[in-house]
Amino acid sequence: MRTRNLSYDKQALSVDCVVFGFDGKSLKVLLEKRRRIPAPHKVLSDLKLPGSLISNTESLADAAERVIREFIGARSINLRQMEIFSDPQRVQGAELKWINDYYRVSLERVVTMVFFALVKLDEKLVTYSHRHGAEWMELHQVQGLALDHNKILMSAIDHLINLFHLEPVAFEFLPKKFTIRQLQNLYETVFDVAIDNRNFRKKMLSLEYVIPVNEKESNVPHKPAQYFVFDRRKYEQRNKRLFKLGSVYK
Amino acid sequence: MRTRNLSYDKQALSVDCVVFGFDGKSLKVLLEKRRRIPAPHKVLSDLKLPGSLISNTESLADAAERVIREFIGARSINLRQMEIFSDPQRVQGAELKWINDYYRVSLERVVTMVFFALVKLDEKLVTYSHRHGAEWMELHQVQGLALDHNKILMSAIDHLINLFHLEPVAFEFLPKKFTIRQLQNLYETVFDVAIDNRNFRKKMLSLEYVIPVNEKESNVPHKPAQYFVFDRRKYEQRNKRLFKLGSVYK
DNA sequence: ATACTTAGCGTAAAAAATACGCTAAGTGAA
DNA sequence: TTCACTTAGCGTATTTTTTACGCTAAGTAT
Repeated sequence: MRTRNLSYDKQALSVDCVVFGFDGKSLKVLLEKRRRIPAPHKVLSDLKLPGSLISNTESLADAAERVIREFIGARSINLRQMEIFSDPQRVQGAELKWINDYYRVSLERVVTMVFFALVKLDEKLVTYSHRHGAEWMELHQVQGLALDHNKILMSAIDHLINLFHLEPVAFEFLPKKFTIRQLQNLYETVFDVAIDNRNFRKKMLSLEYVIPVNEKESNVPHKPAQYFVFDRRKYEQRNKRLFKLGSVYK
Repeated sequence: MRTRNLSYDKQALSVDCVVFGFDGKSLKVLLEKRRRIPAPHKVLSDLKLPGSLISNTESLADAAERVIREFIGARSINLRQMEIFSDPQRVQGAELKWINDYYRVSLERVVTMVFFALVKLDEKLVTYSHRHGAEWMELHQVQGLALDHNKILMSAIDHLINLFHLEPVAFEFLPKKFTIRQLQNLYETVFDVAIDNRNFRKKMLSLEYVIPVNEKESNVPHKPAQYFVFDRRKYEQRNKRLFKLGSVYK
């Protein structure tokens, strides 16, 4: 069966990016302040996930990276594909007009692939993002995003939690050297539970890929904690040796 | 930053589908025999994953379902998004020409979103697929697929295994009523391990969402086994109550 | 009757997860 | 300088889960 309605000049592909950041206390997401080009539009929300139509010569991952770099600069990121949103009616009316004005095109449909990335949030990054027209907002405070970006963000949060079950993704949120406490705060935030500190510590110390380094916190108003690093090579080696049936039947 | 090279008439979006089937013994995948329209092409492989360019009015999930239905008819399926393949050079030369001839278009680039689905394989389905130009091939025997479909299939296998870790997806491969042995065979096939029958049984019986029904096998050359059903509602209820930290730190 | 196959129950040991008591080492305030 | 406060970090006991494996049950085929 061949497909009808193949007028491809009316539809385009875009990427949107959900970049989660963790600052040691809470989870935040990177939001772009939408520019109203050429003229102010009506009732559109000003905040959106960073995104862009893709050009002919770039892969979607390249496009996503281009978009993210604009707001976070050169630091290393690990991009992941998430989900594609392809409802033919997902952008319409004023939102569609904004896209057509902004990109100087005349589309009727935009399909968007969502990527996500995790970064360590620090002061330097936050100010960089501010200077480039974006901000970091705590997850619980986000509301009223443009387009269907609320829906996309909700879905991204689910994906993030799933990912924690599949991979040691926590370390992407933390500085190279981190303390057990930082790790625990992250787990508590993501899963929204309280964890017994002594058991958590015990478990982490038993993981052969979490390695203590010869360095401690300083200038903290309590006993300074040991720093650790994550050794991805050791993690992957272990995975080859181990097949845990117990973790399989869900 | 606005994107250059926005000539959208040269690029299109397609779906490709990886449909896994389990027949009680082995895992198979649905492959479509490619039709050479209008004229025979040269060195192209004859087998490919089912797929299609999408029309203006359908969502990608609708397109994927349309494609799959052609080969499996009306039975229920649970479609999942997998991964998007967007390398600008992923289809070129003779393969690109085939697409352009087959759909009567003149594209330079095709981005494809891959979906996958799991089905219970039985005689009836296999003959249906045959009559409609497709076949079911054992995973280990697959080679030399068209386009980049080998790569896509490899990736799909990884996704399948991951999915088993996240959700009770096994039941989508089995008939409504199944035996513990069938379930075990499936796990052994997917993870390529041997499982102790007694422990596996014990574990399954302990899951409150695997429910015995008042019915047994018949005409088997050994002690007939009890049938069970999967209760998705109970599974989801349980998940709300339970948060298992132990399963979290990977 | 006997061999063969898979179903299905039980018990014991090992491993992992949880609960929780206690001390250590830093800060800043009285 | 002592005391309150905070988080680090060690240990032990209990419970839960996983694994190993012996044994019987109930069918078919010869």
